[in-house]
Amino acid sequence: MVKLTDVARAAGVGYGTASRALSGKGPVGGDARTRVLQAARELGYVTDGTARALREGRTRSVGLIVPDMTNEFYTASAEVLQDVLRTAGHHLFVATTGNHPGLDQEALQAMAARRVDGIVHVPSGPAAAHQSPVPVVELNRYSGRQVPAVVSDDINGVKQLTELAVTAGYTDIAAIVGPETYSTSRDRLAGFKAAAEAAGFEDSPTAAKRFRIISSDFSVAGGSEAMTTLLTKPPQAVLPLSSRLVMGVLKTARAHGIRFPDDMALAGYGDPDWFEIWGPGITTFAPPLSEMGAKAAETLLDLINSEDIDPSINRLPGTIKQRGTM
Amino acid sequence: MVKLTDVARAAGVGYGTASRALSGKGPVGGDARTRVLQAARELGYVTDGTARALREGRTRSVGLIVPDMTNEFYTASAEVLQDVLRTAGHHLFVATTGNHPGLDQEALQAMAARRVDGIVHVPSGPAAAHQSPVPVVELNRYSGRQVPAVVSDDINGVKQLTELAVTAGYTDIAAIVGPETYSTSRDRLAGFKAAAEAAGFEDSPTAAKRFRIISSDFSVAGGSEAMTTLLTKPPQAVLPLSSRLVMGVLKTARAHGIRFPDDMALAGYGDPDWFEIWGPGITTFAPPLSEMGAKAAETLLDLINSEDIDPSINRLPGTIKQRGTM
DNA sequence: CTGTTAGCGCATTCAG
DNA sequence: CTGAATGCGCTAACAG
Repeated sequence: MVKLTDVARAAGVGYGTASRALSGKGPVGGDARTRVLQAARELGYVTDGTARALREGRTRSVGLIVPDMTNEFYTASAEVLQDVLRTAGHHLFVATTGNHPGLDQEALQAMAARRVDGIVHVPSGPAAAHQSPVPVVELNRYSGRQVPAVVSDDINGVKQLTELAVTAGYTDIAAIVGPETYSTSRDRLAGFKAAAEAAGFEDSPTAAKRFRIISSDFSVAGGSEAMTTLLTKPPQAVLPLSSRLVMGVLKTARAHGIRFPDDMALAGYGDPDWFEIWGPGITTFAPPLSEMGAKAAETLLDLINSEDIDPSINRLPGTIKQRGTM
Repeated sequence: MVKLTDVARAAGVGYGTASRALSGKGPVGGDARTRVLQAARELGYVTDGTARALREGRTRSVGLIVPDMTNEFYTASAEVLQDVLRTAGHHLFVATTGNHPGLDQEALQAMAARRVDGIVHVPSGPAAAHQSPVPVVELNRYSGRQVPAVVSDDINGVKQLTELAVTAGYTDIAAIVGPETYSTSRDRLAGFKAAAEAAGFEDSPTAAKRFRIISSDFSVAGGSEAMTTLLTKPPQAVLPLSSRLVMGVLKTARAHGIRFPDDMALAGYGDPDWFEIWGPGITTFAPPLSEMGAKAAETLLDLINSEDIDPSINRLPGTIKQRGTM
């Protein structure tokens, strides 16, 4: 692979001159500069990033750790995050954990070993032993570490979603949430309870205005099971609070011949593109995934360039999309 | 950041000894080894990958270049690809091009600059100027470069899909395909025509058994427009040959109150999870995305470890999923 | 303005 | 079996 000395020799200049010409830093004679640039182009010279990184003490690359690359919930953020970072000259290492907490630390280590300048992390579990020698910004979920986090304002979002059900006059509402180990589950649950209780609903089967909460995992199968459980005494409205839970609920409903909104009202969470064309359209709370990705990227860049960390949680507002199911 | 000399000093051994102990290569006394390992753990030592890469001439990282991280069509492959590579000790650089051909070369360059050991590339356009000094495997699409490619056997897949329509007795069939610049478009079109013509269909509005082909881009909007065009003289069966085209077709159909399969039969391509629960279930050809990802990873690893390239196209068979729309 | 030089941290020779 | 020394390719500081 052609290196700097080759370019310098071809251009008939010294080693350092070639370096300065290529990087644009430091004084170089206009004549020498053009000769170097031309030689570099002709030889197909590409700076050796490993050597440069070693010398400069930074790699211009950042890590992204997500539970699952096939989940639109993460990739929608990742896409714009990647875009913002690339514009700033950084490239992206990606690792997935499959929500298996052990892999978080492993990925963090691997990224640190590659000396990324920073990491955007969707933690797959409680803070625990997550440690990183490089700056970290949490995305989507916050683990409790003293690092900045960029998340969706699920508390308000789900609150508004629940108010939709209340306003529509339903008096028997059920929510399906994920494991409490995730901040997302806790936030969504908090939003739901806040709205329900504010409207005079109680967590009791005998109350006139009542709500139920079913805990599940964030999977399609979990949603299916939860819905099956609910169907022993069908609520008037169901709120599966993740897009995969929605999918599970729809599967079970389909098997039982239940129609939305005729037999039951439904409001979901997230906004994969098919929500719009499923049946009458699925009413949902759409978190601001793109904005979250951009904000996470900007926060990380700030962190990399300034060192002063503001370990606060940045909650970005999403949007209610009212469609046919509620 | 703690380095090797620190560990060596803490362990009371020499520099080289520490290196050998950590890497496991070369002779080290059992006693010295344990002292080094313990010191490393206590100090939180993490090998500096940039220095190691410079010295060893490889980074143990590979690049993945895809058009779009939010498209399940790519991420489903990427997920398992990432898994296979990680098991082999490699990590993944990801860049997206947005199907903007200029970015392909830019991404290729950036990856080369970072000295990745190899690249998995979903080319976003014709071969053209794509050049890379490191081994490349193409995924999903092949550009014509002399590199190995791992793709879905769309020719046969779409052929079978078309035969489904023929067998069902439809005599007016329309296919919606993407731009001819993509090998995927050409393959799917070839499969469609092969099956249609073999069954005696003609590309003529007056033939008893007739087919139509509408060219579009691979977007939701493109599918919508194509469907609108078709509706001036509705076919008995429509085959939008990408999941985004399916989405577009469904949107237009919905606006026109068309029901599948009652008013028109539909068979699609790809298998995002919502295909199963949309209406009566969408009949489709599902490419083997996971297998493709795994195969691409293995092919690249072979390439990295052996140098002898076999620039052939590996077509992996997919599966027909017959559901309700046809 | 230009050429020369010293490390960045590591793996790996070569002496001991 | 161990410690010291070399150089991977580059940038930055220095001397000319």
